[in-house]
Amino acid sequence: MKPNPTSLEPSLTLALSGDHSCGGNSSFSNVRGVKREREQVAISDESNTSCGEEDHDDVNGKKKLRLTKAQSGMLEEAFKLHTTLSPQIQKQQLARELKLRPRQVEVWFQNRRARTKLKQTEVDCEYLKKCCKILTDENQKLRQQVQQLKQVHKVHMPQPPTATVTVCPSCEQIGDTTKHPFTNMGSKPYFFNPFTSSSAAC
DNA sequence: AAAGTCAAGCTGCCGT
DNA sequence: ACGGCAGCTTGACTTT
Repeated sequence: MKPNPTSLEPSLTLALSGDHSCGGNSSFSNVRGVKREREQVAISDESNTSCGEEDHDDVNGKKKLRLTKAQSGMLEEAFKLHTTLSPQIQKQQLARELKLRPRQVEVWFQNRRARTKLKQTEVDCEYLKKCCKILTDENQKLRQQVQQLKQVHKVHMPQPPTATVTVCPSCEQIGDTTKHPFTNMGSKPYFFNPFTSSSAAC
């Protein structure tokens, strides 16, 4: 785990969400901080709903924020309709309805998208595992079939008097002992490998 | 106590 | 320059 350089500053990491909207913590040093700080001011100007809200159980300077079931439910409903908060109005409106800060709504959507993506990745992974197993089984069956066919071929087809006549399995041409590369395969058994099917071609 | 969950912070990238 | 987002991380809180 890579250490976060900014985590060395307690004023940043221990900054409470409630503190921001109440104008308590203004120690942001980067552009983003300025941006957010502006947002907080705007909200506290707009309404003082954030301060002293029951969601922000600000005990002993430790943050504790858990969205209520109602809030989560409404956010889920909004997420079902749209996974992104395209218009600024939507964010503001949701925030007003849920008595949250717009930043909280924004963060909730970001985290929600991350969760969805993670879940989808897990689903995809499982699907690929199943595909892999099916293909492995099928490959095994095909190999067995090839072996069986070879056996049958050995029994019913007597060996030619001259062992120099060979047929390329790809182009079905009779091998030219001087030019055709297939003749270089010698007496090695021929296997069809779907992943390297070109290997035995002319 | 360890593992899991979740809100929120920071950084970097991209589009406008 | 600014806003939005993804990715990663942190820390409080909950569940096992």
